[in-house]
Amino acid sequence: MAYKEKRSFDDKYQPADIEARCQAFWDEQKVYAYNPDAPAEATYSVDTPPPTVSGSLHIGHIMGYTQADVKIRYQRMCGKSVFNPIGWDDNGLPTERRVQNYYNIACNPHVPYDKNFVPVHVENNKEPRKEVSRQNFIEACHMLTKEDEKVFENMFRRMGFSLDWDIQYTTIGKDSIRISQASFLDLVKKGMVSSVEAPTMWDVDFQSAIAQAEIEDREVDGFFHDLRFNIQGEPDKFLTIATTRPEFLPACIAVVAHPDDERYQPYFGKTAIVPLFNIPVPILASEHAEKDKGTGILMVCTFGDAADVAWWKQSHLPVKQIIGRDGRLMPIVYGEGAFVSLDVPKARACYDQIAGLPVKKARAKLVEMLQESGDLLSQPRPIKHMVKFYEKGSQPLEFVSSRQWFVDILSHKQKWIERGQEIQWFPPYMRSRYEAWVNGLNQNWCISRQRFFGVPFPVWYPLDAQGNPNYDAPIFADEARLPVDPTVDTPTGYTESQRGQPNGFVGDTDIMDTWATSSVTPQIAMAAAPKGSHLSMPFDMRYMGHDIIRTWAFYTIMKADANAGTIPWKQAHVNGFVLDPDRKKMSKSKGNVITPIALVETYSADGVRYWAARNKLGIDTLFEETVMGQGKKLVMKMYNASKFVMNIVSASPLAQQADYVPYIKEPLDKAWACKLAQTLAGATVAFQNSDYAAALEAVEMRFWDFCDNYLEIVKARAYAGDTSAVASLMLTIDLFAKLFAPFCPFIAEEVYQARCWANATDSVHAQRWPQVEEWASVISENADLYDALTPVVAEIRKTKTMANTSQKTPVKNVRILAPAKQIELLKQAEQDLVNVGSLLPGALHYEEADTIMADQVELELPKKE
RNA sequence: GGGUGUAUAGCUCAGUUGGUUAGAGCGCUACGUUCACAUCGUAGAGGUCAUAGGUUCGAGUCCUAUUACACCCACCA
Repeated sequence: MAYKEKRSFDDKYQPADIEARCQAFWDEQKVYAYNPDAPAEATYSVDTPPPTVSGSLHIGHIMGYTQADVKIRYQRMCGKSVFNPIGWDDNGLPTERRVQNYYNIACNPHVPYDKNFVPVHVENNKEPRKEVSRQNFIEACHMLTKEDEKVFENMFRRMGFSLDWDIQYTTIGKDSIRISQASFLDLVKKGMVSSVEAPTMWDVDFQSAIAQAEIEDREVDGFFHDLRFNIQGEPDKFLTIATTRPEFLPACIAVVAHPDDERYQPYFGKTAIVPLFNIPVPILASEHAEKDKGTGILMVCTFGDAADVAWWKQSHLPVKQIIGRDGRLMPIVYGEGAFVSLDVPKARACYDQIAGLPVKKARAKLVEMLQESGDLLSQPRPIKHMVKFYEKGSQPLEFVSSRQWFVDILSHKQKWIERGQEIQWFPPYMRSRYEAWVNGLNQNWCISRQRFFGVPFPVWYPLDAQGNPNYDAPIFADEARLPVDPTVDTPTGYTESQRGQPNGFVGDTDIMDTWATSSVTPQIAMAAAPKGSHLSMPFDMRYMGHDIIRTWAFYTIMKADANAGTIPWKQAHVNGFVLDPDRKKMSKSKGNVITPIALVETYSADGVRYWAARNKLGIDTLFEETVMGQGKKLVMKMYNASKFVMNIVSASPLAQQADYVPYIKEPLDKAWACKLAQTLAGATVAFQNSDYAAALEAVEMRFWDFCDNYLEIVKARAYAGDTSAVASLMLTIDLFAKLFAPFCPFIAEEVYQARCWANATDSVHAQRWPQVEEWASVISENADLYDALTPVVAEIRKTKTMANTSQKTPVKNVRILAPAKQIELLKQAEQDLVNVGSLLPGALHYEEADTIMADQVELELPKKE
């Protein structure tokens, strides 16, 4: 059914009705469908950011997607076949965490699968979490992500994002797994991936390794503890060592001071004794110690922080790992292995009191013990210090030695920076941020996570005769077999019965970092495209928030280069954040998140889009509802002005005339046509510079000018049936419908479809961006007429306002001062001036002058009663 | 400490390659309309363009320094 039959344009403006109508119409017409037959040069390909569906849908999404959608809609109107897929990021830790809370369950890989288990949402999960099998847990993840995706889809449709809903993918889908695994195997083949046993940043809650990009620093309260370290052979001397983490005493491997520090020079080479545990450790000189920090001398432990790790690596000292994967102190038997002590029974007695405790409790207990023994030299001094956290975690990260898969990114940093330079960044300074991040990388990319819901590594390990895995001889899957799940699938050359048996095999149980999948979204999107598409990397554009330059942007650029030897996209659009009125970033925990749906209901989708499109790319913007109100007013005005024009046009015989342009003959109408051409040119240039905000401003200004001035001026003539005025109004409405289409697609469609002079069946969004050639024949060289007339009208209005009288008050006299040429022009629109100003016969006088102005305005004021 | 931005009316923001009395919307005040307009229109008040220097005939616009704020990174004994 055609759009037009479903509606009547006599109603009041009803945004919800318009929005529903448009959505149905666009779906039916497949307005945003990608045409796979389009050649590459006529295609505009977008690497859409797949939203994390387990997260909250907030106003920031709306802004970012709208800003991109405006630009994408412009490209479509320029005749491009737009490839605008939609993906859902549903794998990884955020989903697991949400599933755990939502259903109050936890994954325990040792629990057997229960095929009758149905997860149920638990409102107040006070009960302990029910432990379920890995497979049950993954099924629950799939279930919930499907629901979450619907929430996003509804909102995105409501906002009118011109996504192709037939091209969807999920980051946990089969293709995503296959492509991620293939990318991994390709990097293996290229020698860029290795499995390494090393101290890794570890989240004790999630019990998984974490990559550098996922870390954030948080300021936390802590205490400095001044501890007494005796010196072997010098009973009357001791060292004062300040530490915030006394629980690491049993893991101390050395004490270091700066080589130039005269206070400690006499002790270098001697041995310090760790209190309580009586561990002999060397006193060493090291550049990384700072003289004026703390007491200038510090203890090195395995591993208190990243500096400890770095120092340990070049020290050849043994590891004393005391923190377990669960964040508790591991059971250590003092006196065995690296854990030497001068007083083994005492060390054991001390350690027994803290073994098994979580880090914080162990710290408190040790402080107590140190106080009793007199090794705590002063009261703990409170300080605030920065501690590394997993960005989604709540406990400080620990360094835990474990085997992980690493991608070598450090040896190619320069290459990634150069690739970044091949990409056009909007705004351009975002490239500096990218380069700063790449330059600052100091760890290779740890891509393995000890979690469940994600892409498995296509890897098995052979077991030796004792049943121990040989990690140095991993068995990689053949690419043809992908996707594989090594915990289910059997490696080539083995039988399933050999799983876990001596001389058999075992599957890698880790999953990949979610970015290992997100970094191949162009490839995944291409796999989701119809067969025979002419798509290839680089895509035309990717858009994203500036917070993920370090993750999504970097990893995608890196993978595109490593896997495919290209850049992933030609342009990177980086949008800013939405800040609350106190200039704080909106976040769920602060309770300042605004729900987009309420805003759409209040201001209409077009109104909210208007707000988003007014904000420039890359700039963090204050959440400002009054701007949405402005948008709503604009849209409502568009509706009412169009309605008014259509009433006029429908009374004219010209309504049947599709080719109305030749009827535009009056000089003022031609001058107006010229103003329209100027606006179109300005908006087009702005769009070409990706400055959609400037394009909107130009269109909006001209539209208000139309309503306030031109429409008022020609109203009377148009009412009288003058075909030039009617045709000019038809042109104006046609044009504004298209000019507003990228910004406010709903009202644009409504107006376009409702035109009484055209039986539109195609969507306005399938139309070409206007070309000035369409009405070039009526553009006069005397465009100045419009600019000359409006100040005269303004002066008359001002006089009436000052006289506190109605604008309909008749004018007895008005003198227009202008250059001779302008007077000639103005005379051509004399009747319009008489109409709009309510001039009495003979009121108009002209006088030559250098500039245009009107004065001596005399009104025929109504007699006062 | 390093990097990247930002600083223009009470609020949110425009100000293109330096060029005459610095703009818009919202808010405020006054008046007028209510037969396109759950309104709309017209006008008014309100800014030493963060500060200090400099370049120039001329600087909100270019240069230098300073200050404040935001984000990223480093430091984290």
